[in-house]
Amino acid sequence: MDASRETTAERLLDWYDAHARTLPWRAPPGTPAPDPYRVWLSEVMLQQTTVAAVKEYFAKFTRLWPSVSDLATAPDEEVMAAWAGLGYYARARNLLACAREVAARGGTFPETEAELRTLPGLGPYTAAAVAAIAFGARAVVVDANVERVVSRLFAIETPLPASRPEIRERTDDITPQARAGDFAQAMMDLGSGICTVREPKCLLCPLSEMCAARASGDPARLPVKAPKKAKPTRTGRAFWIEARIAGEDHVWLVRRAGKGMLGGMRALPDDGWAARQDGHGEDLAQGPWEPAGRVSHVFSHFALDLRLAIHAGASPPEDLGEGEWWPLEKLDEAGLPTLFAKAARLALAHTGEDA
DNA sequence: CAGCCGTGGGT
DNA sequence: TACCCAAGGCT
Repeated sequence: MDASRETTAERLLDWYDAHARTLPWRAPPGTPAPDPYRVWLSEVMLQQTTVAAVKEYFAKFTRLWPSVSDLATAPDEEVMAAWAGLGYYARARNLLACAREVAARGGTFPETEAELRTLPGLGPYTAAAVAAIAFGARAVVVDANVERVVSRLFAIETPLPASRPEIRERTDDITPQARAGDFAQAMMDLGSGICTVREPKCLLCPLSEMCAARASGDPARLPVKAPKKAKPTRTGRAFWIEARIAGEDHVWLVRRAGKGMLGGMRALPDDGWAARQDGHGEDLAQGPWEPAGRVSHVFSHFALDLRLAIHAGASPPEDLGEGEWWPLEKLDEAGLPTLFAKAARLALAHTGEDA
């Protein structure tokens, strides 16, 4: 057959058959589809998150909760703690809500893209990906990799995000009827390893002959993106309060509100930096406080300069409100998000407990 | 529709 | 170093 007459999908799938990445949640090309639970779990974890970061969490979740019904019956705090460090914690809240909806209908995921789309945490991308990868549906899967590859293939000059409708159209055009799941994963592998943001490896690309951006000589120029906003810096305070209870050292932890920054996660008490421009500076309880240094942390839309105060009184305050005394010995099991894990390391180094 | 929502790795 | 960005979803 004349190779020049092969479709984009045929070339890409041939390349995928030879070069597909081996991933814990993926079935090799040509083998039966993996458990929908594992496909769904991995896709949610992979939202805006790198493969390298997800691997460890995927292994932990599937070990702790081998099926969607197992996950559905897990306590909220255990799941949130297991997600700690992976970021975008609304995903974990939606993950549990979704697992419980699926468990309520017998532990079976719906198989159509439209039905999947109604589940919490499944947007246009994830619903299409699960339908195609787990159930073999012909769905049009568009993620950031596909946006980049398609923008270059067709030399789409319109900047993102305005170009999304056109990208979706073009992706629909080249998505095959059969093996749409492999096609989607092939596009992601291509975008991840070949058609990269900077210095794409066009010499290794199976689609280089049909790539308009390649022909233009400067494929890395695409996709054009709208300029992004500058990140402000906020300041805030967090509080480290220890007490010796039953012969063991404990620290006072709180549970953050169910929505907003780090929603639903265990945390150190703080002065409200998340809710406004800066923290209000107030202490949650009677001092005296000893400064223990600062933690710099960058979130998605602002940077935080957090000062840590250690309670220096002989005995802990009595008006602490809602929270729990957490044993220092098990601090790594508390499920603190990264900001507060950093603050805890600072406190322990300062008090000479450990590092 | 644009802002909110984490984190770590690459350059 | 500072910046870019990743298998997005929700409001």
